[in-house]
Amino acid sequence: MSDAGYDHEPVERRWQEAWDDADAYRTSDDVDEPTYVLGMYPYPSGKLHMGHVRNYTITDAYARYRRMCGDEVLHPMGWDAFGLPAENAAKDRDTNPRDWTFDCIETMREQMHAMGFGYDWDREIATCTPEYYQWNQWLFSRFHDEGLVERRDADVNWCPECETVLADEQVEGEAELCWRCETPVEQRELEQWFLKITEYADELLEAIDDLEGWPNSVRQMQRNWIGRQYGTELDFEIDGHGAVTAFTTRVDTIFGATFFALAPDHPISEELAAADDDVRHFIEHEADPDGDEPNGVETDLTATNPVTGEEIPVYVADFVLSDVGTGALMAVPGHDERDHAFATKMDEDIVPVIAPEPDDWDGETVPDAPDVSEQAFTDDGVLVNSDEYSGLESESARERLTEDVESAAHAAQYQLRDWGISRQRYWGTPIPVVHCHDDCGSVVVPDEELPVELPEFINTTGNPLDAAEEWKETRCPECGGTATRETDTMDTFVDSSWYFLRYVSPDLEDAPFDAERANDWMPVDQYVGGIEHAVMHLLYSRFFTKVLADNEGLEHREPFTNLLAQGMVQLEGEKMSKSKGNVVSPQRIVEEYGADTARLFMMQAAQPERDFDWSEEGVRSTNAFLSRLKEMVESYTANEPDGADDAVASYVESEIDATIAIAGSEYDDLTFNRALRETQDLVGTLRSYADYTEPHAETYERGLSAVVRLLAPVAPHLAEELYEALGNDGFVVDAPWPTAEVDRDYVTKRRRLVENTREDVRDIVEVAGIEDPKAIDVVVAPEWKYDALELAIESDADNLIGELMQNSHIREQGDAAASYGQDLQAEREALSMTLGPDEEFAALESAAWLIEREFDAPVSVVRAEAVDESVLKNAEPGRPAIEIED
RNA sequence: GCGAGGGUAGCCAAGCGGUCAACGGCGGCGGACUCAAGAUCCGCUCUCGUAGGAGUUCGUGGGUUCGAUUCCCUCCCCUCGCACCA
Repeated sequence: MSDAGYDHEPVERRWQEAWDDADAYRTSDDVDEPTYVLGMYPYPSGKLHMGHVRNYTITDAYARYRRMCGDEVLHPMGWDAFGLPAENAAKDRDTNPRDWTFDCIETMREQMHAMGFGYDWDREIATCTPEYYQWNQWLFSRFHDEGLVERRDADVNWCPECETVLADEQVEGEAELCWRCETPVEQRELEQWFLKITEYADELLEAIDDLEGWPNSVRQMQRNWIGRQYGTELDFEIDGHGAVTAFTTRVDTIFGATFFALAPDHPISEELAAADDDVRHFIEHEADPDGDEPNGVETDLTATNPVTGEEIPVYVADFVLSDVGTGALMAVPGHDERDHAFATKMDEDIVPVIAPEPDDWDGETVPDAPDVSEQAFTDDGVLVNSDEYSGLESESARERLTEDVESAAHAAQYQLRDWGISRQRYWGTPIPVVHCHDDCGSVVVPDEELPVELPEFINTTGNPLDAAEEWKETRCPECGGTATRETDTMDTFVDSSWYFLRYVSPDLEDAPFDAERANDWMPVDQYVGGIEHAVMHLLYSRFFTKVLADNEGLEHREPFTNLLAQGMVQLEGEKMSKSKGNVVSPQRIVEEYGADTARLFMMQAAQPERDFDWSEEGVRSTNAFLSRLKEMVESYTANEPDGADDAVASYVESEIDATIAIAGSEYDDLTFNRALRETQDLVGTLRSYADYTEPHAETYERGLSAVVRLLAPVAPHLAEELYEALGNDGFVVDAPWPTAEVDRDYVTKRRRLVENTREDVRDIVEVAGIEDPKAIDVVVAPEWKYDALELAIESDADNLIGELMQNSHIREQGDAAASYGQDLQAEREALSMTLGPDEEFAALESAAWLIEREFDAPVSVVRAEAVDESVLKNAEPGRPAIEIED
């Protein structure tokens, strides 16, 4: 046989056309509760890469599997079509983002088609069309109605290269680089539009616990990102400036607060800077919030500790961040490492007020204070030097103090910030707002004037919308006077926060989605995509879903029931990337080996969530596997065999059942690699069968038919071809998933028996140096041993042998019974039930051909009654005696 | 530093209380087929062993258990995420 491979091109083309002609992947609007399988829609960058291929092969295989199981399936595809690269590409190529984007979409759609992905293209969406983005605008308006939109000055991350604002999530690493172009990010203050995701922080956090179909890593990343912390807010009086609120998680340490610190951009700091040169100098020249060193400057002010009444110095310090807590903190150098470092530097007092709880603590005695001069003690413990609170544990002291101090209240802090959606770019959804030249301020464009369409692209350095003078000029919807359009567009994560709802009713003209159908069809049952979206996209989508549930009649509060974060496709352990030049082009693979090979190779290479290495060798062997399978089916149909329904056939029959049972449950778990391994093993069994003897046609065909259907989700084109060759009408896409009644426990035991027996024979032949076995007897243990085993497992008697001997049919065995009883006693705790004697006999009988074939000697499987005593002593349940004649 | 996930035979990689010396793949070795090579098929691949045996293994050191690769603790190392977070 050669490895030249089959001619995949006509096969794949033929079935792609057939599916198109039959509209095979259309999901009708009137189906009830389809299984919704979704891959994260791609940014149309030009060509599919291996990551896409893997992502969409996973969803496609799962969608096809569920469909064959009888589900209605919704499996749509669309385009995350807005975004900066299109703008850059348009400039480079002297075209415009729209044309460039649609070119890319066309190319990628064709590539997806060539991969054989079964999408309902009638539901295709592209976010850059007014038909789509008008609903971004409409939703913006609804969010606005609900008070979830805010315009405010904000310090923003500004990428000078992209000339745009970046979300915190789009700024990468310590060096703060732009996620797209890796330019160092700068800070700017701009008026920005925000969506108030923080209003949903608690629910977004708490509901994570119930997302059981999500990977823990993603759940944890979201928890960290939201970063809720409980503590206490309380006021420190600063003369001349009134009460200043500080947030602390350790109010129990308040007796140790020896100074107070303000962020450089805290309002009081800014006030001080106006009058105090030192402070101004510090803020303008020395403060370095990114540095490791805590820097600060002492002010003339003092703050009053609300508990002790003590006056403590006030600093302006750069390690205090205005967006953490309240931007003001009480510093407790004895119990906080950073405060400790700063106090040491500034020579402030360091007072211990918490002692480690002594091991034998009675709960009352006030322990000795620890030495904190060199190092802060940061754990909870027992309060010391704290007046009437001394002797309390940290936990209860926090409660008491929060209650006792007048200005104190429990408070929660979040790391999550409101979502700044403004982008100073062209290729995005225009924020539907006009700025009135009179007194109406910023006015949201009324629904009936939506969409606010993008004007023609203008090639300019800044924001092309700023340059679109005619477009900018408009009228105020409120007073009718002159007004200017908002020139910011929306972050593209707005588009992707609800696109999964649009697929439900992609052409709906009066709402973003059909609420009734969405309530039937949502949530997405299986969502698949890259781990890079663990926080942003997945958190924003959850946020949108909750807002829509609260205000637009959506009956689901979470968009994605099960989430799979697929692993990377690597080359020699490294992520494939254009910049490294280590990419394998899917196009080339499809041309050379075909889509089925590419898909099958990827799905069998590893579990979907794991990274794996691309291997040309692996691709070739996958291709060879498909070729051989094709030949097998063809030679079967060309010349139907005429073998008997004998023991060998029954072995094959039970292997078919086993494979079906295992592969099915592996498909359920999306562990395609295991399902496919089983399937390939069955192909091996079928081939051995046909090599060994003239197969029983019905059995052999059942096996081939099972293999074809088990492969159909992953290698759909060839599966169609072979399904047809086997004489079936209709598509394999619509074929019923094969079924078999076996339990995996039984299969495991049977396979283990057969495998162990074969290995034992090999061992004996090898160790005994038998050159050429003449005959092999495999002797099943006598029935009484199975009974004894069962008794031994059930019994809890101390004297097992005594118990066994109470059974006359065992006692009758005399020494043999005593001896086996001793064996059982020795392994008492580890015993487990094997197959019964008849099942073992049948299993061995049907597998005997494998041994015959291997050793080229006749094998007889015999029952215990047929042999004599001396042979039987080696036979046990699960382990037949073996006699080899040489 | 905090959090999550990992460390298994030459390599990749399953298993997650007992048929585990540990699935599977790659690489290597031997055999069949072939004039030969390739492909394919059948074995072997921790050590010792002339009838299925024995011994030492699953990052380190402890512990729980009749029994641990599997459970608990200590430490070391890797990967990812977050981090001057009050």
